[in-house]
Amino acid sequence: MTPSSGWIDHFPGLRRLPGDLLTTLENQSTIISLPEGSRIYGPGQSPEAYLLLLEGTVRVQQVSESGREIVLYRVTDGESCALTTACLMGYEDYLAEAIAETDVKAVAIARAAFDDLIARSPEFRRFVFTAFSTRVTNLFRIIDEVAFSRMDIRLAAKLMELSHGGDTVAATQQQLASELGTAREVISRMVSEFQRRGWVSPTRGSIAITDRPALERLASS
Amino acid sequence: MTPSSGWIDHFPGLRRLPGDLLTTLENQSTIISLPEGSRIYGPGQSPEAYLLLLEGTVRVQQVSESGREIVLYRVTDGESCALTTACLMGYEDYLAEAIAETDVKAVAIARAAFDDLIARSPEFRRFVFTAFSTRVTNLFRIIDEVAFSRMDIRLAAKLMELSHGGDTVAATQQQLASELGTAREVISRMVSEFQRRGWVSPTRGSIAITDRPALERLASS
DNA sequence: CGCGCTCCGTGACATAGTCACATACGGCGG
DNA sequence: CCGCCGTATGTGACTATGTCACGGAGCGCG
Repeated sequence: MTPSSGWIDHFPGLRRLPGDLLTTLENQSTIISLPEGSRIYGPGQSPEAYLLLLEGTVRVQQVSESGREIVLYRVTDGESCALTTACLMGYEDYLAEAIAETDVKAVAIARAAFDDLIARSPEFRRFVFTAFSTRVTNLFRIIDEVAFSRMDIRLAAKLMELSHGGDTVAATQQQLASELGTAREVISRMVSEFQRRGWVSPTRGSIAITDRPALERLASS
Repeated sequence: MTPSSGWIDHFPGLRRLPGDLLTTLENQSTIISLPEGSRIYGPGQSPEAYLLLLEGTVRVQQVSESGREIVLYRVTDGESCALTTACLMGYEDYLAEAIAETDVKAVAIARAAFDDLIARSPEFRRFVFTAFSTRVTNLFRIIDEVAFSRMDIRLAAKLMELSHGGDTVAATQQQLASELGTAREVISRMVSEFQRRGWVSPTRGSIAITDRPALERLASS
């Protein structure tokens, strides 16, 4: 049964699993596809499987009562929904929601199989805990930024992050506001200011970066 | 070897461990005492054991570059340093620091023993993951509050929390500011306003609560 | 071309954070 | 009891951010 076995290679942390566990993993998991925009988990929508992303990205965000949003983290190919899994194992309700940002292909490991793997493999434990650790560290960083950092600095950093090294960011100002947990108007004013300084050149629905070094400098100050 | 075995009773989640694992747990763990004010973990001070609190409380907080602080959560007796452990297992550096708020007595389980217990006991896994889950859910709530909630509401809620049902909160305004990740001046003005409304009666270093229902109402609005 | 839907810009105001400094309280040595 | 000193608190002025209520601009489509 090796036709489906290719996916393990997407996860360096899993390559060192002993052979019998690899077999178990492949037998006990299924590959699923989700269309862009689908809601994978959400409040009252308890996760039933541990997901490992093969393709696409998943955005995990929180929506406040007033309707404002903030992005907590993204899961991309080669990563796992570790925090979701914690809540899965802990049987606690999830306050955040996970949305497929693109079409997504993922490996789903059912709860029982996940538990079994945790029990049997130190490597798998290491894999899961490392993922967990990374996310939590990141959450700490977000709390720090939201509480103490200036919004212009956060916006500059977010533009750098979302540009992936390219020269445009395809996002509306409302989307940028949701990324940072602020209001659209705030983004509007800051983008204007960045434009006045010649750092960006905004168009409807996207922002072209015209002075990356300046933005980098602001982002890291 | 039952003289030290009493501590298990502090942790309902561990009572259902099979007998042989209880023995392992007791043999592989040590009970430690820490004086008030000690720093248990911190940046660059990687945790080396999984801690279960028997007595006292530990405050986990983050300090920003500018020196401002925010409290992330507290660990009290009967709870575990679950997130710390995630970072312990994941070998990631910790950005936050953990401070003993009172004298603390705790059970320390070394990394290897922790891993062994995770492997051998579904009950222990459940215990650990539930603790994770609770903390992470709480972190999500903090992000939501810091990003979207009004400071007066957060202060009222914090006063309720810190009063533990009593009628005074023994904390300086600077300490309250650190709890909420804001500046002392902001607390000063809000306390004045609460006083003007007859809700509290502040004195140097502590705040007496004179209208709990009013504060509760504000906190939950 | 005109309609309708998003997206964006902006003024006026409210809330929160920063900075600089004044004042008040409480312990302690004289 | 007095004066000193360190800590805690109060306050004004200003900046930064969030809220509300608009208006207008871009774009697809009949």
